Amino acid sequence: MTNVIDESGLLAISTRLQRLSDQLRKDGLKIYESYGIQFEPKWFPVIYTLHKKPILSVVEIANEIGYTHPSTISLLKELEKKNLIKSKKDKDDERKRLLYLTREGETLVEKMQPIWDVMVKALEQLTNTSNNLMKAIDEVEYQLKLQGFYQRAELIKENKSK
Amino acid sequence: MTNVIDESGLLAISTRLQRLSDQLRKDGLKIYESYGIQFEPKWFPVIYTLHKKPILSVVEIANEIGYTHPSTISLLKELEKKNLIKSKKDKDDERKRLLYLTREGETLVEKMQPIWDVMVKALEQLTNTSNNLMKAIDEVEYQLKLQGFYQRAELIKENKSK
DNA sequence: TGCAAATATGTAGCTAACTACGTAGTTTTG
DNA sequence: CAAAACTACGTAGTTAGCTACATATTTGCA
Repeated sequence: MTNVIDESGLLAISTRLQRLSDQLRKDGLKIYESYGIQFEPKWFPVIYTLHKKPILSVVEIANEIGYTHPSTISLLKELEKKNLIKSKKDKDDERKRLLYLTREGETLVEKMQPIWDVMVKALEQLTNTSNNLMKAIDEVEYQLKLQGFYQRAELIKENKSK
Repeated sequence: MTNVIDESGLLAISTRLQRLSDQLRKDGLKIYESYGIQFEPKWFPVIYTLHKKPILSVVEIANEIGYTHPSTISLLKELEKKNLIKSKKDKDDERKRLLYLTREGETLVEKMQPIWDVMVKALEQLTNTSNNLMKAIDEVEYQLKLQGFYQRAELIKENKSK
């Protein structure tokens, strides 16, 4: 806590969250590199999802990973270019494009499993402090689902004006 | 926890952090709007810093808010365009540009104080769960300072190979 | 059953941060 | 005291998400 911003606390929380996210992503990339694997952390959600649920449409993937479908499409394009995934038309619904891991994609997942183990261990070290970051995120997301930040602010504003 | 990604836990933590950050920023903007104030959450760090430390150079601001200087410069440009801040050359060091709040900027800060109070209260509601998010961030950043994510992964890797 | 509404995908362009690089002053040092 | 190294600032271009809009199927209901 050497600077004004950290002292301003909650008001800069969005900034702090983003900074932490960037830092972890950058090191994530370096870790893959150190294993000689060319894999970007942002691809993880798609690859992992298709590993767990082998055939999904674009929108299904988007929902699983919690991104919008345009963001998902751009990830899918990169992964198709890398030959890690492929797609085929859904015969029952001509609108849908069904995605699945290629043989190459499956092989890569197998190679990454031990790396993921290491990452999880390192992240456990980092986050298993007296306030667990992952649990805190879960809890805040749950609170947000109950009532959003904006709605809460509106209610507090109204109460004050009485 | 309805989808594959949330279940993958720590590996998608960077994604989760960013999403939460975006969500809070978007609602932040709406809250300012609901008070009829045209202020973007991303400007907060600069404005707040200049309010607390009235005259700072570009790089000093960047350090205070924890951004790179190019990012800071683009924020400064927006704020100068809004007439919330101004700059003058440092007479002792011709390289430096010293920034400060304009009268208009100071007035806006005064107007925003009650909004910030409301925001802090709403954020306290949201984050004061059994694992406090802000404290968790502090703790993880402290852990990262002791030893980064990459270094930790390297050590775990080496131990395994023995 | 045919048309309106909904759903699935795609494209274009925005945003808020970043890195890499260049230039101009300042400081240090041989 | 001049050259080298450093510091401050700025610009250009990248990235990883987003929203808004467009098009093509499919579904549902009057």
